[in-house]
Amino acid sequence: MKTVFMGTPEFSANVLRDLCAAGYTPAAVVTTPDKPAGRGYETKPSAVKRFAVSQGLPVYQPDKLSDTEFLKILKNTEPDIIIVVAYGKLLPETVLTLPKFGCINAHASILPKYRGAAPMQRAIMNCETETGVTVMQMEKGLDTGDIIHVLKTPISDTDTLETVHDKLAILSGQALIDVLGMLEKGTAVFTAQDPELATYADKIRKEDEIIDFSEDSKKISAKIRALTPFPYAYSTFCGKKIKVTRAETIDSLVSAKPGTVLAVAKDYIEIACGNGALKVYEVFPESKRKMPVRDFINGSKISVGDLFGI
RNA sequence: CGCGGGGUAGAGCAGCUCGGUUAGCUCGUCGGGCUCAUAACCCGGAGGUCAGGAGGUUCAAAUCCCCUCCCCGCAA
Repeated sequence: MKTVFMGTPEFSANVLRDLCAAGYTPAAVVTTPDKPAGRGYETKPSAVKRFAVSQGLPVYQPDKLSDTEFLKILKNTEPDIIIVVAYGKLLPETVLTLPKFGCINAHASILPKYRGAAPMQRAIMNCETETGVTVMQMEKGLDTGDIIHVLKTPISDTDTLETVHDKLAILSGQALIDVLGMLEKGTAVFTAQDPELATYADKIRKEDEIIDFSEDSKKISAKIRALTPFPYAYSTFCGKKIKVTRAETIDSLVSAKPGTVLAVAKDYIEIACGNGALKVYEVFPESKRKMPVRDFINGSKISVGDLFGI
């Protein structure tokens, strides 16, 4: 089976690595162009590009997939199938229909739920207890193709975006390897998605990152975990942003105004929420480094009664 | 030349605006005490060329001016 791999971030790179290890080394790798990013606008190659280059695989970075030069190259590569994992752009019809088996995509949710840009974050944020990866046959719509294979995994209340991301990257590799085997043997079964059950996972916006202490502590915890280790959920303290990078919930009856500091202990501070409280262990103050709350306490003279969120 | 914050003992910070006694605070660490005991409390100690520049200004610079290096946030 001759394959072409398309992907961009770390997630894709992990999957690509697993595919290569399983003997499905692609004939070509396609990723988005290097863009200026980060402080000082330095251009950095994508994680997929870095891996592909390290393996000596040919890499293509077309601005547009409909570019005729690129299409010619793609056609000459003669892939049997194109594997797409978090590439970052929609594929035009010409590409979708080019390979014999078309294009397949591994999506980080149990479709038809959480179609779209941020399935892992949204699933954690919504306190889902289960997630997974779906491999589907791609078609024009966004994440609407027929389902070929699904692998599931539970989400615990200590999982973060980081842990779920890593788990699903592994599952994606497995699922794709399974599917490639099925296609080779002709045993693959295609099941249409039920559009009635579809939900969308919008990308994370600025306001999604703000902690609202009037919410239930469990929701706040879920938000924090959904955005760890990037970009992190934040609140404000003394007029400055402060990200909360590690916390857990406490079930207790709290009557204090949400955001109030209820306790300052040695290694944590307790903050009142709309329902219950949040025990914060690690923070990331604006312009500073990520630090244990203990350090923050030492330097900030925070005390019981102070307010977060203002 | 995208915008902004910052580099002061092992850690987190204050001091800098309006230069001037032994550079302070919280914690850690070491020693001692109290205690049945302790991560609690009390007493005491060590530890800083204040990022770097045989720079500038000055009687005097962590504090003002100039240059370099490094770290971080935002935005992408």
